Amino acid sequence: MKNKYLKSRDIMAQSKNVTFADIAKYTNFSKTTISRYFNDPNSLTVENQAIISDALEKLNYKENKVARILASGKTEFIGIIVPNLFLHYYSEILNQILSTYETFGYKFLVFVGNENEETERRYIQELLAYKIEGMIILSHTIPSIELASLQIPIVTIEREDRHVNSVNTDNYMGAIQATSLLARHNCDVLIHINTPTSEDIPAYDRIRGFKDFCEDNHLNHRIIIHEMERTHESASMHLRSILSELEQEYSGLKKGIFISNDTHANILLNLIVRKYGTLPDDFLIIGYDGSPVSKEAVIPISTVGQQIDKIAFEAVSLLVTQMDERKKRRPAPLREPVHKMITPVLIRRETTEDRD
Amino acid sequence: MKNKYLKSRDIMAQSKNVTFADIAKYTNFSKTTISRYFNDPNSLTVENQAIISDALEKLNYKENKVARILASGKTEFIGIIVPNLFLHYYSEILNQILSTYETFGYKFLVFVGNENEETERRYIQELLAYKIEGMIILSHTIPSIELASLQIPIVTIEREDRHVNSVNTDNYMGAIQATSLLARHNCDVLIHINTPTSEDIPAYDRIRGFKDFCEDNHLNHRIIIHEMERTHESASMHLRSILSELEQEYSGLKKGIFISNDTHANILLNLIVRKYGTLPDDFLIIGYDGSPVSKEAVIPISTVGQQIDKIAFEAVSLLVTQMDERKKRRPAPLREPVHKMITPVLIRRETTEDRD
DNA sequence: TTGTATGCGTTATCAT
DNA sequence: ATGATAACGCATACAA
Repeated sequence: MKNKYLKSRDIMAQSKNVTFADIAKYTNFSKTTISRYFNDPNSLTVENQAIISDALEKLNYKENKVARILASGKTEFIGIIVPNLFLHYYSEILNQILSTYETFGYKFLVFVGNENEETERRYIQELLAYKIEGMIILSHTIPSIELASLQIPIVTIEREDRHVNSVNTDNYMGAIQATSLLARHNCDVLIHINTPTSEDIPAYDRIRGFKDFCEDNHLNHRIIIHEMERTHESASMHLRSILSELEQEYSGLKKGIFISNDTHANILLNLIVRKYGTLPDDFLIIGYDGSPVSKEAVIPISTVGQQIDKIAFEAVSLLVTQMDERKKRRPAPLREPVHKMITPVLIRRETTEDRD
Repeated sequence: MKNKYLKSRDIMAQSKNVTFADIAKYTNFSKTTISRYFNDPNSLTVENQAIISDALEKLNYKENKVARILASGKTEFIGIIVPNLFLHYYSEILNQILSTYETFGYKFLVFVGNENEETERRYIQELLAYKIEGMIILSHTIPSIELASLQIPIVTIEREDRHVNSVNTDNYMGAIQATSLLARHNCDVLIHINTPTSEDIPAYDRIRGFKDFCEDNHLNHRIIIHEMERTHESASMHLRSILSELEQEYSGLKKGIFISNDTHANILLNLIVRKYGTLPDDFLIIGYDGSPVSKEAVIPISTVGQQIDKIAFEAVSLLVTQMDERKKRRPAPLREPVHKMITPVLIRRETTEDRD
């Protein structure tokens, strides 16, 4: 007996959806043939394709990918966990990742982590429950060894990545580019300002690169590692004291400052401009990231530009490779994690031009 | 005969998933009881709950929400189409929307529109294929009448919204706040700078509010509508010429400038500071949005702060209400679109303080 | 409180 | 080239 039970869903507003069964009945084909129309149209005669095509129009068929997922096991979902979106770097990465839909067709389920391990674990479980095929992790909260244990393709971006695949900017090269630019301007002292950074995250190479370059070239240099917290106010406060210390210590000397991100570079620049009405000749500043603030600053700031579009594309691309591999009958999983490097691009603006 | 067919999926890497059937066999309950454990645990005895709970552990069960969706018809998916993520306003809105997961439990499928109608229609079809329960649209591309025809709960944010529900900032009030602040400082002339804006989008009320306030209070004023394009360079160029015109036209007069967004306010400010080394007393500037650039500018910029967290929360909340309504046996769909207003907050900073 | 039967809408397998 | 039928893993109406 058909429709012995009446499900509450059937009497809901959206009425009943048109399914393959309806199309089949209407066209006198089987459901299988309708399915073939979508997945292997060439196996049908052209006439029959036309018949089905018409029926779809007539009945106003809407595809249901949920059913397809259940039957095929392929969700075409990628999960993303991003630490936040107020830093331009992350929102732009997300932007570029989402844009790869046009290339790869994967859909993205996005979560914003909140620095809390348990919360992010819940997010991951939720993502797994939706049968995502792979994950891109930008959040730093969960150690890569734990991520690796999830047994699902994973790519991380600019975070600790010992046990998982990753795509990172070549931070070392970026630091070299920045430092050598300052050196070419014959600064009397090179200064690197950064926040406390764990040695196992890629950004630590910015410190390493600066140090190596200065030492290799016997340049007078100084590394200032200082906590800044996350607010503009506290960063501003800390940079103010760093600035006054620099002015005392290196009075009259030409100071080349490589500071670890554009936001902080902008704050430092503003402190100086507020004090002198301009950027004095004995200050050269270069930031890192190539974010809009560097261009929009009162004096456009030189910076090491991350190629975010490439980073994002490589990340998705690397993930897709693994996900494809997994769909083969005899998958050959990667034995060693792959770590891709994207070279940054030096962007020269006014803060490193000689103004005398 | 069991397992008459062997599906290729079963021999894939992930081996076979543990299902309710396995749990049922292991515990000697029926699949229904296992299902109840998840959906209505109190209908089981505490002992049996424990038995099942143990079995889940032992067998390492992972829930499959795709199957649940197919059976229940509820995806808990909300689709989002955002125009871009390089404007801080949009990335912050997205951030806040995603954060409502903790409150409402809905997951988000996110697409970045690219101003192309056909593309965005494809995105919408894809979202519908995944059986999203509702949509939040920030993109301006598709007219609200077309959105309304989709027969799915929709909320838009700060865009043309005649035929759909929406949440917007009270732009009119924001303009009043900004203009009256300038007025209180006894400016000789009030100037509003904006870009060409369609009358049917909420932001047009910024112009209307400025105009009404000035006329009602018989204030000398001027509205400058000028194309700026999307790049920093072109906006900078256009604002430079606007600035020089203002300096000629209103030389010696105290100028109160209300400019339509913080990014442009910052550019204008920088042009002035580059010229004079500071912001002269006869310039007062107030922006709109309350984005980070207003705080991080060389001289912190007064602005009309959008309460993005509230906007996002109200949008999701309004959407959830509709989605819930739809799940009732006798849904009472809204007859008229609902338009919620969020009042902005005036943020006073240095650019509107008297400096003489 | 628990179980049985049926359905959700597609894809995969085998057969013709 | 097409069809019949069994999955996919879970939820729900109804019975007990």
